[in-house]
Amino acid sequence: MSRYNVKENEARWQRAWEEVGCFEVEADPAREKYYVLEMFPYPSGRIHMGHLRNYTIGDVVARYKMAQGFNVLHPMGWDAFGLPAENAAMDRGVHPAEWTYANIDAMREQLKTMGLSIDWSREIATCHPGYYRHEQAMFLDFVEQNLAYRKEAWVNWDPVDQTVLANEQVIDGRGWRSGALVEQRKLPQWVFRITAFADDLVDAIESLDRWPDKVRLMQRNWIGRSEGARMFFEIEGRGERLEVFSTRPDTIFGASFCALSPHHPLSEELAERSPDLHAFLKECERLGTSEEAIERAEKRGYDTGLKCINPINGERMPLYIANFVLMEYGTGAIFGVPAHDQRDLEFARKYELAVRPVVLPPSADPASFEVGDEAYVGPGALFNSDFLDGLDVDSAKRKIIERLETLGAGEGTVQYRLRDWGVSRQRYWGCPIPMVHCPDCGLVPVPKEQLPVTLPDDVDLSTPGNPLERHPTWKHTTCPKCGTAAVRETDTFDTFVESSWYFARFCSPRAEGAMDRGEVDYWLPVDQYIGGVEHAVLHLLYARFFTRALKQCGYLGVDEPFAGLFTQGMICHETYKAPDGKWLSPAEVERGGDGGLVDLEGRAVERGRVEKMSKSKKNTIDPTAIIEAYGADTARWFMLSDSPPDRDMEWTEAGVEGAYRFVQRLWRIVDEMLDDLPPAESSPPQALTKAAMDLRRTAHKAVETVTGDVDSFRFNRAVARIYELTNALAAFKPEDAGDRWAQREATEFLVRLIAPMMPHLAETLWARLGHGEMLVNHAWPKADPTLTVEESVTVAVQVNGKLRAKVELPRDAEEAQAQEAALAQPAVRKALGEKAPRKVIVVKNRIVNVVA
RNA sequence: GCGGGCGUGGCGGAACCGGUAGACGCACGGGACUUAAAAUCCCGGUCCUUAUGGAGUGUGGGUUCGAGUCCCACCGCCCGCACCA
Repeated sequence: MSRYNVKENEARWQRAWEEVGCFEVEADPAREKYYVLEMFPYPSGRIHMGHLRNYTIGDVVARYKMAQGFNVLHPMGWDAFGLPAENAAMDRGVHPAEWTYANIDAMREQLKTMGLSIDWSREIATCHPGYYRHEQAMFLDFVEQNLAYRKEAWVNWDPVDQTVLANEQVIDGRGWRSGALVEQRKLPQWVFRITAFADDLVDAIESLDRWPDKVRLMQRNWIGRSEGARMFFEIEGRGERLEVFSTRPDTIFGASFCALSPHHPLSEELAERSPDLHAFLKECERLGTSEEAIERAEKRGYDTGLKCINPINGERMPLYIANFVLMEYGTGAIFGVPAHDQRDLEFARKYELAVRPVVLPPSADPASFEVGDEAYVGPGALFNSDFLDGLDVDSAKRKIIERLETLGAGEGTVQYRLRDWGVSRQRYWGCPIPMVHCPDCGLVPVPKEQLPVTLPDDVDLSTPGNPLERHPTWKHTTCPKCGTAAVRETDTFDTFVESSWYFARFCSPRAEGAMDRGEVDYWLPVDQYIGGVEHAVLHLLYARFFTRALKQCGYLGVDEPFAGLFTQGMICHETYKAPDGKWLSPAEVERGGDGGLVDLEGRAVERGRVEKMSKSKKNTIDPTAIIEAYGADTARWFMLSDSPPDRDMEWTEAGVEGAYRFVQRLWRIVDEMLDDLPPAESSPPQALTKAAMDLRRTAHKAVETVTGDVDSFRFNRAVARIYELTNALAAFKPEDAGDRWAQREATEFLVRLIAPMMPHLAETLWARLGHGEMLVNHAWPKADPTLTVEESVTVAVQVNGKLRAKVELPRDAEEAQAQEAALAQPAVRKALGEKAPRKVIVVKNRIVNVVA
């Protein structure tokens, strides 16, 4: 029996596609475009399973849309600046540029073995001056538009990476990359004014209807827009007013205390004269932001002894310093309304402060309503609130803000959790910030015609800190304005800056300017963006900001970069532990004689949980080894089988082998029928046998369902449908010419349906079926709607909701006919016994339920 | 603590809008072919029960002629945020 030669065929088609250049595209206003983009990889040197899944999904979409006639842009590039290159330089003495470009070459080769429909003529690397020069120009435009500025700021300092991190990059008080505890330092920083678009960024989430709800919610929470009021409380005996922010100004009559953040300037001032308070502040700090501490977080406060005056009713109330008030949000001071805020309530109970309800739940009695252990945060009518009495919460908010404004005691305002994006990094391998510090003129932008400011090649990376800062000559220059000696900015950009606009550069990757307006107008936005959910906040938010900023500067015309977003799940694998407790890689484990697992020396191995692939647990699989052993089609097919693409999937050897068997099986099925098939493009015979009609129906139905499944990213279901068609085809035994014609039709459908998923096998089979032109240029199959409906249907018959029989009925049979057939069933009569049916429910083509 | 999601055979998962639960695959068992093995092909399989029949989608209630699907409460797991005033 002959077998499909995977290696030979995969290489052959990859060459053939490249020769005709079928994935190289041009803008064509006469055709509808479709832009498919997977998140571009960091060139670490090797692709991993996450890449394999990401690019398989993207390739299915790209090839499918191509078959549907779209002009498909599907580019690839490299997110090439970043720390690992500098680490490699330190560890191995290789230059970051050399290391990076070598990695790019290696990974390009690996990706090419996957058989992706990439337009490689558009390849870009962000570390190339031809790329980052435009980023520098954008920055200068941003500065001009007041979208980038410099400020002295407390920053998160990563002592291991020796760099600044954005708030978004600090996770649990640790650097997102190094994991080191982050310190607070004050540094001059370049900052992007992302908050200028805060409103629009949050409002436009509504329009991103092809994004996962989960990601939209995460973005909304991250921006954290809240409407409320700022108001001023006099502090008795001091000539100053305390500024407080609240989202519930309507509850002001229920206020029974005010509280400051431990980091509030007033707290710090008071602490100077009070050792007790000083100790309390220290204690709050020690509580820190660690998860464990917050879990035990008990509301605690320190009574300053000072009194504040409620600006609305003149009431005196105590001023506390409380551990649950954040300096970073609002004004760092609150007024507490225990009846309507859970934290305030817990605080009030502890310090025996008044709990006075001012919002009455809909059907509650004002005379008896009390708040117990739970604050009331729902809707209702105001009471105990003077001029607000009787109003609903929203009206009360409006009215109290009005009053505050006429009294000059406050105003309505909007607060965001989002803060501006600090982009300065004290790094070598990043894009230089094109600014000059002149002793006479101050900060002077590098004129655009002098761009790019390139990195020096000769750097010393042997010690931590910024190599550009200590380079002997690089930073010394002359002021572009006055010509006197000056120094360059030695900070480089956060690498999230490069990935904030690369999707736009792909539209015209070799353009003189950053982007050709005609090209970006044609191609943008990205129709389908695909990547890991780990970028749900940072990267996607930055790219959305950048797109708005670039629009404001006239680069492009869209607001949103990604019209559709799909986030894939992670790849998991079993873990293995040796007797000594060390993790073992799958390659170090084999099946022992008694069915258990043993290591290479024959010692028993403990089978661990299925976990996300990670180097630390040693449960990674190298995708290139899989492609080498089974071929790209097998790897792709298994990636798409079984698990829905947005969920985590488990990678198993048995699963890969199953996929490989399917590849061989398909080839064999086609191979065995080849000799007897009618020629390609034969016209259909006059009459077909029932068996042939059934096969046709199965095939057309498969086209219909697979199309729907691919459209909605349900690849696992599409795979199941394809298996069904394959099984039907394998079971089909043709007896006449008509049968063989139907067999060819079904086979060709099958081959075309698998084409986006297993493109090499599909091309091979297509050619063997006698077609001269490559399948890659072929349209997606179309189902004949008259063939996708069955002539007869199986209808379930229930008695009192229990299944008793099944009857075969013509499609769309009349109710009376269905009822009659159902009642005639022996099993139904038996179940009814003596009783006469009280009622019969008939749902066409589905069910008959007899109620006794 | 808040917000979101999920819970279906040995496993991954199907099940459109409330209408035959378990498609399809993996693993497993049996058989055919083979000197033998691999490969391949055929058959089987939620559980209890003797066929009949009964139970069954995390648990307990409810709505309905009918619930994996809707509602309420609870249990468990996962993700996000970190007291956001």
